Amino acid sequence: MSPASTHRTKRPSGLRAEAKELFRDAILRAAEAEFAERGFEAARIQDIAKRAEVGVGTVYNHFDQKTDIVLALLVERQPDMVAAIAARAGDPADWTAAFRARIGRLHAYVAAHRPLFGLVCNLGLFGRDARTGGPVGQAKLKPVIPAIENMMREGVAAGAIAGDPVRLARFFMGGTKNLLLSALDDPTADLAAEGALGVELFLRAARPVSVEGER
Amino acid sequence: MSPASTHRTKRPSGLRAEAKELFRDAILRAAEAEFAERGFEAARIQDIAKRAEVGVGTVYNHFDQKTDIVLALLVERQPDMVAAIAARAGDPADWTAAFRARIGRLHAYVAAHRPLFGLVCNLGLFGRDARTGGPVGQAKLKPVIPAIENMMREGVAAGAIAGDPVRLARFFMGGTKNLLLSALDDPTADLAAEGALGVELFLRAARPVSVEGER
Amino acid sequence: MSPASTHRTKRPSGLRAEAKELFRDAILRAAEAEFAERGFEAARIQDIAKRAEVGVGTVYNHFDQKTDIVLALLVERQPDMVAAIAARAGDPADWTAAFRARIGRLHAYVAAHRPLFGLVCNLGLFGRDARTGGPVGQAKLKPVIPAIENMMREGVAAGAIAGDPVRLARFFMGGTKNLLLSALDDPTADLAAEGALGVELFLRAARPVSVEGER
Amino acid sequence: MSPASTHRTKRPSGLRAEAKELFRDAILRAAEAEFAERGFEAARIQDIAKRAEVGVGTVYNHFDQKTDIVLALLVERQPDMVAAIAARAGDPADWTAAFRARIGRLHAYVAAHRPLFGLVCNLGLFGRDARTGGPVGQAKLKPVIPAIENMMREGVAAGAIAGDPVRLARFFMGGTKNLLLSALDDPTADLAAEGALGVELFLRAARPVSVEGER
DNA sequence: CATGAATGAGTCTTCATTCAT
DNA sequence: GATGAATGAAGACTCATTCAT
Repeated sequence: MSPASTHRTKRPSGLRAEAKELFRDAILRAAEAEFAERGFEAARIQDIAKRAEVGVGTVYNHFDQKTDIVLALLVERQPDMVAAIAARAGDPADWTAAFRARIGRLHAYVAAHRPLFGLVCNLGLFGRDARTGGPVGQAKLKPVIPAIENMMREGVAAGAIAGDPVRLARFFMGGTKNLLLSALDDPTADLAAEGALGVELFLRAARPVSVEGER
Repeated sequence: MSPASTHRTKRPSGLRAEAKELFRDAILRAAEAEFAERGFEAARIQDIAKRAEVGVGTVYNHFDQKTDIVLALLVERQPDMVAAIAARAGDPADWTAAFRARIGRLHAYVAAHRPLFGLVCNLGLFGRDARTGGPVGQAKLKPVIPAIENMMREGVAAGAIAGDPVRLARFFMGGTKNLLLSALDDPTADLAAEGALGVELFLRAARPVSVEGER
Repeated sequence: MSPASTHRTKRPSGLRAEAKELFRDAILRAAEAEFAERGFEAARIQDIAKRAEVGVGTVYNHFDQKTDIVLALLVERQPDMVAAIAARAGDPADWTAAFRARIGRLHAYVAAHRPLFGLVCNLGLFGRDARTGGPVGQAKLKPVIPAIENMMREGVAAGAIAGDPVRLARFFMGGTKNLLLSALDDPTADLAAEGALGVELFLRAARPVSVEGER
Repeated sequence: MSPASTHRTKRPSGLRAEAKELFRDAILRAAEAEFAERGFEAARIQDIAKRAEVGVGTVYNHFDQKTDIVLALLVERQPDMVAAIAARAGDPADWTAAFRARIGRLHAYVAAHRPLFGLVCNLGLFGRDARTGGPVGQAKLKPVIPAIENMMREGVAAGAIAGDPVRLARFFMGGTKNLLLSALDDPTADLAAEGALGVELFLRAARPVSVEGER
C-alpha cells in the first residue's frame, strides 16, 4: 500500500524484514502472556492476535499451527537461558561460587520472564501433538536441561559435589522450581532470594559425603 | 478397601445405591486414565464414558461438569495420600527414620497411582472454572502440602532438620517430584529408588548447619 | 409393599385406582405450573416430577410422551371452561345479559387458573408433534372455541349482535385475551374488570348496525 | 431499500463490510423462515445456516446466541412497522379515516411478512434468556405497542373514540391479531379484508358513548 | 504480507425416554 | 405401579485454520 511496496527489493537494509520481525515479536510476546495466563489449550489464537494488535491471519503468516507458537517461544527463549547459565569470563574460578553466579543469572532471567517460566514448567502438559500424534517437539526443548547437567558434571569433576549429575540436576531444578513457582504466585515475593535458598540447599545436599565425616 | 466392603449385601434397598457407586467408581477410574494419557483439556467425556463402559449421560448423572470429575478424583484420592504420610504406630521414634518411612509410603502410593500423580502435578493448569470463572477448586486440593509442612515442623522441632518448614517442604517436594516425574516417563524406572534418593538428598540439604563446622 | 397389595382386587371401592388418580392429578398440577412458567419446550419432565413429588418413571406410567401431558391438561380442563360458558338454568333470558353472565363465568375460571390460561393462549406454539410431525392434537383442543362461536350464533339469531359468528368470536376472544393477558402479568390486576371491559367493547362492536342509524 | 443502497460501490474498502451485511441479512431471512416454520425452540441453528447457505460458524460470527437472532429480527423489523403506523403527509385529516389508512399500512406490512408476524405474536414464549436469566430483551421489543397507544390517544383527543387509550390499544390489537392469525393459517385468506374487519369492529366498539342515546 | 470473515469438525451438555428393581 | 439411574441422540456453541481481498 505504501509506494515503497511497489518494487520488492530485498536490500533496503531489511526494512521490510524488520517490519516483519516486529509483527512476529509482538505475536510471541502476546502468546507468552496468553499461554501463561490460560494454559496452552485454553489460550485462543484470536486472543493472542488481539493482544498483539494484529489480525488472526497475520499469526498464521508467521506460524503454521498453534503448536508452533509455543515451540518458537521456547526455542527462541531458551538460548537466552542457556547463555545465562554458560560460564563467563568474569565468573569465579571456584566451581561452587561460579555455580551460584551462573544460576543467579538464570534466576534473574526467570524473574524477568515470569510468564514464560510458568509455561516452561508446565511443558509436556499438552500430551500429544495434534498432527503427528507424538509429543510436542520435545527434541527442540531440551537445551536448558543438558546445560545444567553439564554444570553438574563439572562440579562433580571439580569435587565440589558428588552423585549422578543427571539426577542431581533433576533434584536441583525440581526443588528450586518449586520454590520459585510458589514465589511466582506472589508478585511481591523475592525471586532472587528464593532461588538463592534453593541453591544453598542443593549445595548442601550434594556436598561430597567424604568431607563431612559421618553422621 | 475397607474390610466392611467385602460382603456387599447390606440390604436389598442398598443394592441400587451400591450399583450407583460402582458406576461412579468406574467413571473415576476411566477419567483418571484418560486425563493422565491425554491431559485434562484433550480428554473427551465420550472416551471416558466408553472406557468406563457407560453412557455419556451417566457421566453427567454423577458429575455436573468435566471439571468436577478431576476435582472428585483429587478430593477422593488425597485422603489416601495424607493417610500415607501420617505417622503410624509402627513408625520409628527417630524423626529422620520416621520421615524415610512415611515418605516411602507416599511414594509407594504414588507408584501405584502414576496417572493420578501426573495429574496432581499438573494442577492449576486448566485456567479457570467454566462456571464460576474462578480457579478450579484449589481450596479442596491443599491437604497433602500442609501434611508435609507439618512433618517438616516436627523435624525442625526435633532438631533433625533446620530452616523454614514451608520452604523446606517446597524444596523437598519439588526436588523429589522432579526425580519421580522423570522416572514416570520410563515405565521400567524404579520409583522407590528415585524417591529414596530424593529423601536422602533432602535430608542432607536440611541438616542443621551447626553440626557442619565449615560453610 | 402394603399387605393389601398381595391380592389385586379391583373392587376395594377403587382404593388403588383412587391412589393412582392422586398421582395423576399431582403430575397434571405440576405440569400446568411448569409449562406456564417456562413454556412447553423448556419445561423438563424431571422438574415436573420433582414438583409433583413423584419419580420420573411415574410420569411415564401415566403419560406416554411429554406432549400427552399438555394434551391431557387441555382435554381435562377444557370441559370446565365449556361448562362455564354453557347456558345455565338461572341465566337471564336476554341474550346480551346472558352473554355477560356466561363470559363472566369463563373469566372467573380463567382467573382461578391463570397459568393454564397462559398455556392455552400459547397453544400452537410448539409447531409440530415430535413423533407424528403433525400439529399437536389440535383436534382435541377446539371445544372452547366452538362453544363461543355457538354463543355468537345464538346472539345473531336473537338479533343482539350482527356479523359472521366465527369472525366475531375471533375478534372477541382476541381482544379480551389481550386485555386479560396484560392483566395476568400484574398479579394485582382485576381480571374480572378487564374481562368485563372486553365484553362491553365487544358488545358495542357487534351491535347490529341497523339500530344505530348512520354515522 | 434505501435509495443509496442501489449502487454498491462506496469504495473498495467497503466491499468487505457490504459482503458481511449480505451474510447477516441472509441469516436473518433464513432465521425468520425457520423460526416461523418450527418455532423458536425447535428451529436448529444448523438449519438456519444451511438455509442461508452459510456455515454454522458464520451464524455465530454475527450473533452471540440463538436468542440474539430473534432479537435482531424483531429489533430490525419493528422500525418498519412503526414507520407503517406513523402519520404520513397524504393521510386524511379525519382521525378515523387516517386510522384506517395507517392500520391498513401495518396490515400490508404484516401480510408481506407473515412469518415474522407469527413470531412477534409468540413473543415471550421462550421463557428466559440463557445468559442473563431475565426475560428475553423485552425492553427492545416495545416500540410498536406505544405507537398504537399514541394513535389511540390522538383519537380520544380528536373525539373519534373514547376510553382508556392503553386498554383500547390492547383490545384492538388482540382482536385484530386473532382475526389475522386465523387468516395466517390459511394462505389463501385475504389478510387485508380480515384486518379491515377488525378495524371496523374496533371503531364501533370505541365510538364515544355520548352519541349513542341508549345505555 | 496484513487482515478478518467464513468455515465446519469437534465437544460439552441436556433431557426425553426406558427399564430393572 | 412407583422409582430413579442409565442411556444416547441431538443441539448449541467454540475455535483452529483457510483464503479472498
